[in-house]
Amino acid sequence: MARPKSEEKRKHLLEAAAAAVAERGVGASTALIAKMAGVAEGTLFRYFPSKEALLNETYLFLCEQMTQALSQAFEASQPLPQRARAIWDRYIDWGLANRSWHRATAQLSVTEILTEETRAADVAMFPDVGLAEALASSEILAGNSPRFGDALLVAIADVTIQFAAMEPNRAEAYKISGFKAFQRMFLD
Amino acid sequence: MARPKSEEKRKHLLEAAAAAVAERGVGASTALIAKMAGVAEGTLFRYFPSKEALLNETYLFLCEQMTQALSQAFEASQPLPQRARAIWDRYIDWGLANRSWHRATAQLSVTEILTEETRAADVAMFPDVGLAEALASSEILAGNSPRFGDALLVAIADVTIQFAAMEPNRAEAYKISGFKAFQRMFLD
Amino acid sequence: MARPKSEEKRKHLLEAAAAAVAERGVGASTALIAKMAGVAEGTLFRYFPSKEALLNETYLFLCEQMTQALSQAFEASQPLPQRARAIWDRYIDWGLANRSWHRATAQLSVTEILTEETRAADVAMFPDVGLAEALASSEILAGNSPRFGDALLVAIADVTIQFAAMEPNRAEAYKISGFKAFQRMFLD
Amino acid sequence: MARPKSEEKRKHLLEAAAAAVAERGVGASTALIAKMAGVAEGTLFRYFPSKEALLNETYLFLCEQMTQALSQAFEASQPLPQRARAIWDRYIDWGLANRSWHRATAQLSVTEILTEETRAADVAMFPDVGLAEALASSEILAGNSPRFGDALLVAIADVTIQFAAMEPNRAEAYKISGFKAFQRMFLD
DNA sequence: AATGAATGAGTGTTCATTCAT
DNA sequence: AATGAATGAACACTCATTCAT
Repeated sequence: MARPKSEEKRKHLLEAAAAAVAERGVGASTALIAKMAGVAEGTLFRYFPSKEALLNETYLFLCEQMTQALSQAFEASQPLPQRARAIWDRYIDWGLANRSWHRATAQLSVTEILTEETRAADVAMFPDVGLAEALASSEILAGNSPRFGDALLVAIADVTIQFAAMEPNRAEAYKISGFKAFQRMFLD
Repeated sequence: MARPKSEEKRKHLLEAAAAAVAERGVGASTALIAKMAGVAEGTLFRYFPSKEALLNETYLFLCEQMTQALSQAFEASQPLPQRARAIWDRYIDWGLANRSWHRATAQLSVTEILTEETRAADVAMFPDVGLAEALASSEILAGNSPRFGDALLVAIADVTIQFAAMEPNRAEAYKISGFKAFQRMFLD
Repeated sequence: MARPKSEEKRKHLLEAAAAAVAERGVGASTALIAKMAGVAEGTLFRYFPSKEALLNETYLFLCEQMTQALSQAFEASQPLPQRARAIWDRYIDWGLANRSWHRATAQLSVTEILTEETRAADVAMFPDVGLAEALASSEILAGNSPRFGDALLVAIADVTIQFAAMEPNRAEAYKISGFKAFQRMFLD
Repeated sequence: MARPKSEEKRKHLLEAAAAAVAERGVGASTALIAKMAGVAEGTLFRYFPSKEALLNETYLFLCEQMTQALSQAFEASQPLPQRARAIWDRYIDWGLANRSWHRATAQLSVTEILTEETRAADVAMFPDVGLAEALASSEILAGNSPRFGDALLVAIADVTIQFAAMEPNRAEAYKISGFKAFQRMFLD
């Protein structure tokens, strides 16, 4: 496809969509998103063929952002527990620092809007943080889909973020407790 | 009275709302819900003052259904691990047997539609299964909100249901793995 | 037509309709009117075939009420100016004492709801207060429809009521001023 | 700008609203108004935020139209009676030439749709025709709200328009009679 | 006779999308 | 390429009226 003019506008639209979804759910109007992005209503449709497409791309954009945050934590040389801890911390910190993006991701992932393609791309994007092997050998994952471990991990992390955000002055405690839960589940 | 307001119609509406939300999200139209319930559009509003009220009541209805399923598992005389296992099994089984209700519950709880009242009623409704004490004394919950434990448990269970539903012939394996995860987290 | 059971309910409905129209305009719902009358929604339609019919009858009911108030002022033996004054006073007083009925009459008379029949019945109902002759001979009415004089009189009176109601402590002054206006127009 | 919002469409909408209100009352639907204006239903709401706003602006539009007609009659140099007569004639003529606009104005002013702001703007718009002083000194207005005189004048004029419209071939006679009534009331 | 539950057309309003500018 | 005016199908909700009880 012919590249649209401004990559910057595209990003503004994705960020605006994320913010709008976080605040108003997937029912947020394209007019609102365009306004938040600082472009005209019609412009949105020059960058994305439909609202559905915009939301799918927004979801991938958010995954990408988070993935980038995680990949900075990856240091293959470190022993497993430290590596796991570093990744855990990054994930929680990212969720807390980007509350509305985290919320938008949650909103989008429960809706019917996300296509199979999008969900597949999401999975593919997740970086190999070198935990897979260790997790796979864990008792509770034996024989199950390797994605089961990821899903459990993410589920625990999301709950942790939620509670840490609700009680900001106990955020660190929740972060530690959540990690402990994760550790007991998989790493003992 | 001319004709009593039909308790049956009310239930049809709640079930229709749950089904509609499960497959179309909270954006599902009242017209669709009414049609699925087999009543006229206007009738919906004689039973519920607004869509928002309907969805709140639907959520409570779903909680109630699930709660009932759980409460049958409750046998105070049994030792903790068995009791926990029985409850876990009931919860997973209910989610698998009522996929769309389970999905509807998830959809409703991430949106801003649920009022504080509804959320409070949900919490109040949950039966005392005699686990609270055991969980509270768990290392990972020390000092945290008691709801943190519940949230973690539900998160693990929901992931388990999701994977069991995706691979039905391995459902039992996921159920067991999920419980093991739960056990390791809290009960060791 | 077979007489409906309760004349009292009929009157309650007419009064409720008048009050509802005064407060909410002709858009007031039949459900509201029924509730204000203390009867069931369906009952309204056993007394009046349609909302339109109810409002037409309400209008006539209000005219009747007012007419009755006026006719008590009629004493043929008195000289013209006193007679005119007495009628004027009654009319203004009725309007002030029955603000909402007066308002309802005004609302109904500007709408499209009133049929020709209703308007004709209204005219026919107006009592012969012995002013017609005197008015007809007035310079400004010569050759015009006799209803022109009535209409002017009512118009002035309605304005007077409106202002007297707005400034209750000057009500008497407005009443006197309005009458003076009437007098100068017709009776000098 | 992509395309300027059409001033013409705006005017069509105001005129359509006036016509619709004249024949169906304030209950006239926005769908009807849009259709009469030759625009899509949704377009109405791009020009006016709500039906209420549309009707308020329609009222002001009608006042403006009438005011413009009146202001052409204003010739400060002429003596009072001629000036008064000229204005009277203009008002009656405008009402007769624009029956439905005149009716719409009447409909709108009895409902609760008009805001205080709109009513204030209406008053402010009325041109100073140099009559105020003369009216204020009239015996019947002494001490009363200055708006009382206006209201009486308008009331008489409206009745005159009504009868002139009912008997078109006697229109001139009603116009003269009405003015005489006005004159006797205030100017003798 | 009286009730009020049920209805479905209609209401004011929103919104994803198109297209003239 | 970008704009925002224009659209009409939906939407949540109301209501006059009917009819089973």
